[in-house]
Amino acid sequence: MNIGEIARRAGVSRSTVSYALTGRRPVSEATRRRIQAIIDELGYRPNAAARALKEGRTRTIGLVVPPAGRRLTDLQLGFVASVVDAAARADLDVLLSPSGGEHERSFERVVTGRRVDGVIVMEIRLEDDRVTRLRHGGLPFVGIGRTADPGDMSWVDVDYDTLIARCVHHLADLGHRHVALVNRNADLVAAGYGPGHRAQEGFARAVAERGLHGTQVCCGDDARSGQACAGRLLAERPELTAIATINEAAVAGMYHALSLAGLAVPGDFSIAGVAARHWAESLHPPLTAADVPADELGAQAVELLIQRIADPATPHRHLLVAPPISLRGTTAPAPSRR
Amino acid sequence: MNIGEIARRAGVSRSTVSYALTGRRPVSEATRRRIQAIIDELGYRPNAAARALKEGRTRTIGLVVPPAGRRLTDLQLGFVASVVDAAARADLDVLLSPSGGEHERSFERVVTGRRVDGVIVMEIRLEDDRVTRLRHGGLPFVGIGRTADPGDMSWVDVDYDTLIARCVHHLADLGHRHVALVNRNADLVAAGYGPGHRAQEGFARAVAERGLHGTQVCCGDDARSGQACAGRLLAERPELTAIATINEAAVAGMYHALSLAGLAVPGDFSIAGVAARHWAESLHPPLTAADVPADELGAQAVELLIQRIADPATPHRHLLVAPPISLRGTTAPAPSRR
DNA sequence: TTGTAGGCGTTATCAG
DNA sequence: CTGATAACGCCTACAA
Repeated sequence: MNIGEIARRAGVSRSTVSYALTGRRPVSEATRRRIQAIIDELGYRPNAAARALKEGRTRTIGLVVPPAGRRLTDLQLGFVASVVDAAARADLDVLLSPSGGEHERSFERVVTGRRVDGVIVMEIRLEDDRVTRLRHGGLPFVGIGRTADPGDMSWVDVDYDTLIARCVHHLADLGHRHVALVNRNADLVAAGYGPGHRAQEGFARAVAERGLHGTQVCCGDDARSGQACAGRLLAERPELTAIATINEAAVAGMYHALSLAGLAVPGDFSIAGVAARHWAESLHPPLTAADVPADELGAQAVELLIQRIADPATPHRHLLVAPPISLRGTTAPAPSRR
Repeated sequence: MNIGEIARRAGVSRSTVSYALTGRRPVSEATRRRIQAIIDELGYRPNAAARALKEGRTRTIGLVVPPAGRRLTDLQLGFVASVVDAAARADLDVLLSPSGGEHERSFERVVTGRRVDGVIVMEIRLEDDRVTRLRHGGLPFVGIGRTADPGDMSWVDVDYDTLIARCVHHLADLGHRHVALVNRNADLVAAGYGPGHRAQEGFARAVAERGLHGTQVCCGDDARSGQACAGRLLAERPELTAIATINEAAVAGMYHALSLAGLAVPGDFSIAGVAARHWAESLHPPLTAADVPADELGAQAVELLIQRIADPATPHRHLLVAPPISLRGTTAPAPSRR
């Protein structure tokens, strides 16, 4: 079923059918109707590959996600959902590409085979060779996250540095003197995962400014690891009264470890962090946290990408968000003694 | 950068370059090497659209997911991850299409514009018009889930009927007489969501066989709703001592409601269900549940789809799994009295 | 208002 | 072993 077949049945030329479809040139009402009737009857749709070949664009964007083997956090899932949603609103399709590990070929195909008009890359590292390759390949792209030298790329990101610093200040204001930062998993941080490092910096800075005693640990991205990690912290640092964290998936486990240790949240121990709102609210108790607006960030990333595709020469744009901390009751004045 | 350019620089014809690339006809080692060197130097990759147009296939499969607005459960996320993974292993790309609601156009584009060679559809309803349209359009597809009359389509599915019945029998064996089924959200079940209905059937049958008192309720797919739902159940049915559920996302909330009511799990109250293993294990306490092998199901769905694409006339195949219930300690003998 | 013709980048058929 | 050439289905000057 192609445009020629429609033209034949309608008794017109292929170009007339094409123009009737795109409206880029006037077509008499009568023939337009006749053509439309046949199209409806046969359920014809233009072949996407042929159109892409002719127009030089695919009306598809790539979304490079962390390798499927590793579980996506609730926040990452939020990004995926909002990107797909925003793309659909702009009549763009989304091609998923797991990157890293064994999936080099997938990334290579998507990026270099002109399968997409542009790419959104998630979970950007401080030094990220996917970014290097995209730059080299000349394909428009936008990061959710940014590299160490983010001047010459477009991105949207969460200001983990500022947010974790704010958490620490908040805890310090409440009288906490011994606080810990629970980071994402060690492999990720070691690989140069931006939020992990920027959270460390913000934490160190705020701890220094307020003259606190700070500890930093990495922790697997799940409840189990959270429990083990918090248990270890409590054992090694009995003077600890508060945790700041960017590891939303581990928080439920931390709660559990605390309750096993006989510590009430927030009476005996405070926790504050950065998380997806949905997740923060569904925890028991709901977590005091800076709520990352994943919807907005995803939509903005698509917006930025659409602009770069339309005009690759346009200056790079950035969006760094630092949403306020929503108090939900997991922070309270430090206990007078333990 | 196209095949002609490579040919020009290598001093050969385009067809020779093409054959050197595909290996579909012998090429002398010398010229093959020369061509390859130039390809490597220029970073050439064949244009996917041109290839798709010529070959009549896109090397891409569509994955139709529930609308992005609604949150995916951990299990659904597992399906997405395993499908993407299995597709990447087969050198297939995955085009994501949110279906339902405002995203009709996306589904239509993917299905009818020859953008993909085949489709995997998630969250199939007993009567599902996406299935109807796919059938009508003649595009190969595989369901994760099945319709009410699943004979003439290929699918992989979880046997919720059997699994929930097993949960009930397990609870009955432990002496429970009053049990409730906590289903997925009411909208979904009302829309004919297969697992919801099949769970109801299995529950009703097992309850009847064992002469138990059963109740069924729907419950939003999140911890909050789980808490509200379990709270309501306990208030209205104080004689209740056990819950069977397919709503993994609500379980944490149920735990909370039970603990608020002063009921210990499993001492005073038992829960058993169907869930992703990862999720069941990360709950506190870990949930006794039939562990759905999302990885296997996703991989099998891709496998089935690849076969259907290769030969659309091949008979339909089905995979219905009923994994054993893993005892993790949320079920115990019914309390002698309450 | 409509038709003709050329080309997007590949692959495959037919010659050599 | 290699080259020329014709499609694949669509869009869009250029003509009429």
